[in-house]
Amino acid sequence: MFKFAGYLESTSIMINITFPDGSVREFPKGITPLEIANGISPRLAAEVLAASVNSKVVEVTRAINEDATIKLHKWEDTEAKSTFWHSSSHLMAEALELLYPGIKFGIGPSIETGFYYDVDTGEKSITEGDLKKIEEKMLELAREKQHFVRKEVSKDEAMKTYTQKGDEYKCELIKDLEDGTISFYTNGSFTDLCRGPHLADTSVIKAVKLTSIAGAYWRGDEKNKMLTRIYGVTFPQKKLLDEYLVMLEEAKKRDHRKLGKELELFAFSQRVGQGLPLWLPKGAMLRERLENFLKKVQKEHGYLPVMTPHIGQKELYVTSGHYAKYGKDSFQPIHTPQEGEEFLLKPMNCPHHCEIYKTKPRSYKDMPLRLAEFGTVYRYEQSGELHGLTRVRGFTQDDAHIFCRPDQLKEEFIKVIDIVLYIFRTLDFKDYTAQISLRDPLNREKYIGSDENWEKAESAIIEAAKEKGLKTVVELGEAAFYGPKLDFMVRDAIGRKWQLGTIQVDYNLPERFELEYIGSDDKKHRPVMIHRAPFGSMERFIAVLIEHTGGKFPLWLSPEQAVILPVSEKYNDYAKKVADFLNNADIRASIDDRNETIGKKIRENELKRVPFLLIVGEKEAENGTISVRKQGDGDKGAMSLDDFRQLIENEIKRQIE
RNA sequence: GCCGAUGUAGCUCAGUUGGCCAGAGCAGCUGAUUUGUAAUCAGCUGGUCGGGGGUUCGAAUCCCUCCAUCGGCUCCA
Repeated sequence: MFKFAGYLESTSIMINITFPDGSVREFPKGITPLEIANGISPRLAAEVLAASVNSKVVEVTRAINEDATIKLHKWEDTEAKSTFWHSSSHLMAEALELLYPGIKFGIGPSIETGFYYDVDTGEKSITEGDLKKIEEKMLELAREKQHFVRKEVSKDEAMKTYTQKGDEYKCELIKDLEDGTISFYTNGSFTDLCRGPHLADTSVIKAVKLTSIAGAYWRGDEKNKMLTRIYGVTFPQKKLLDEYLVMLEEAKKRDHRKLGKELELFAFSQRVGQGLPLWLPKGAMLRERLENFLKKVQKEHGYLPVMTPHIGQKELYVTSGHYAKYGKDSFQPIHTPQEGEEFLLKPMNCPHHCEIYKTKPRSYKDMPLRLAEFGTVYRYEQSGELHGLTRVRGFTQDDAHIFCRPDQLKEEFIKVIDIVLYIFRTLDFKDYTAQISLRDPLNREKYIGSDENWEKAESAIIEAAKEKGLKTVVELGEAAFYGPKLDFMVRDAIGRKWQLGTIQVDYNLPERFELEYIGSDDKKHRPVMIHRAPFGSMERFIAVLIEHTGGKFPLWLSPEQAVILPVSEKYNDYAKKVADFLNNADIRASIDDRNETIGKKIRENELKRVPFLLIVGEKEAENGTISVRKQGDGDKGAMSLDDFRQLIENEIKRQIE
């Protein structure tokens, strides 16, 4: 039961608090979430880190002065974590100010995992070697049980404080704030401009790890000064930190750059150039299978294959508008012996496909026209942005352009969504986000095309996504410069988000290329164009697939489906017979006939993630069988060749519907 | 491109108060062994210590510069 006798005596005004289960209780006005928690159980009170009052996250010590709904947040809730980490950034700031007097502060928010603070250290610099010292200071301060004290201040007062302190970054932030909404929070000796909320005090912060240090432009603008960003993460128990660090280590083992090398899928060469992947035989086979898989799906969906060259005249991209937008930041034009000729490495396939559209007059009956090409493109990405296979300078898009009538747009768009979802389902990608990328409403000059067309395109995407029941997030300012997009984002091993599939509506290129079709009214009309790439690019898709599977690809994709291991050289002949049988049955199998012990051959082929190891020795040769060992699953016993072929076929059938 | 860190054999890594011809394991090669479900043994080969420049009697080690990689930032048609 609740015991609030003290409050009942001191005030006669009561308020109604509604709990998440719908129950309503009366409390004295001015009660805090912490007191409410304590009334339920002291143990709960000890674990509550933040509270949502009327859906707004506040500190547990904030008085509630009116009827409200309440939800108490423990560590498991994201609201608690963000409060915890945000408070930790203040704690780090305090430590920094003590260790580096005169340091200036930018912003210090919580992020998905942990927090950071951007600081200007002036003449001095902070390096990775200093992080340990800062961590220790933070823990020392945390143990002081510093309370986070909120103070509302006027804009003038806030400005005065930071002008005196000489912190121009905070002054700049205050300039953009509205008077009456400004608050300071103080913990220990450190006071920060902050909206809150925070923990009640610092004592719950038991484990600290400053994870990295990096440069970051002030306010995210390349033209501004670069501040030092210190990333960290904190936990209420040491054990949680240890678990987190172990998880990070595990994730690093799945890094596609590491596995790509170990499994001999792809490589890079300084001499070839950075960001230009070299596909090794096993990687090429894997990629070829994926391409064939999609080609089959596309054929079923009425796509027509086309092929276009790797370069195009500069004029082509001037027409498309890409040259004006990206020309200077691209690979520069190729000049030929003939004067005045300029060619660009193609940075996208659409202009070429537009020219294919134009090769003959089109009728409304021909629509939609779906032109597909695995088109290799080259983009001069800035050197610091290159990253394994996920961000490269030469890559192959599983590209297609759908030219359709305006009345077909939504239906076509939905059909593309179906293809993307089919691929994700087949490859077991469950954790993806569908992101609708629209224009930045404040910055419309970044985009080309009429408002009318943009609105049509944006609503077509929103409606199509809704009709497919996709759970979407809308991002303003993420659209391409010629049109809005629906992007499918998937995470890599350590949680970084990458765009894979993309579907884009474009009214622009049809205009620039003056594409037309003759309608049923015998008049000329302009088609709409859909750009789409369900994988995104072969490179990035395979990178994410590697991390997703940890290199254990589904059987149908595995470069090597089975390796035959003769127990000794005496059984090489039988192994050869087995290999012939399997290869005739379209099963990718090879023989490991090295002069090594069977144990070693098993170990190495397991590490290569071969799905099936087939051990053959005296028994098998006599009975015409194989001993099957499934990757990660140990010995499955002897089996006839035919049964094994059936097993593989069934497994593949199960994987590709 | 910007900030910071890193770069030693095919791979993973030792080697810093600057000092004998730069080491190990794995891989590779040669030989022995003919193996029954996650590493058989022995020998050998292999490195302009990322490239270039400098300081020094002497540089993997110190300094400068370029390149690449990694973590971020910015960017991503």
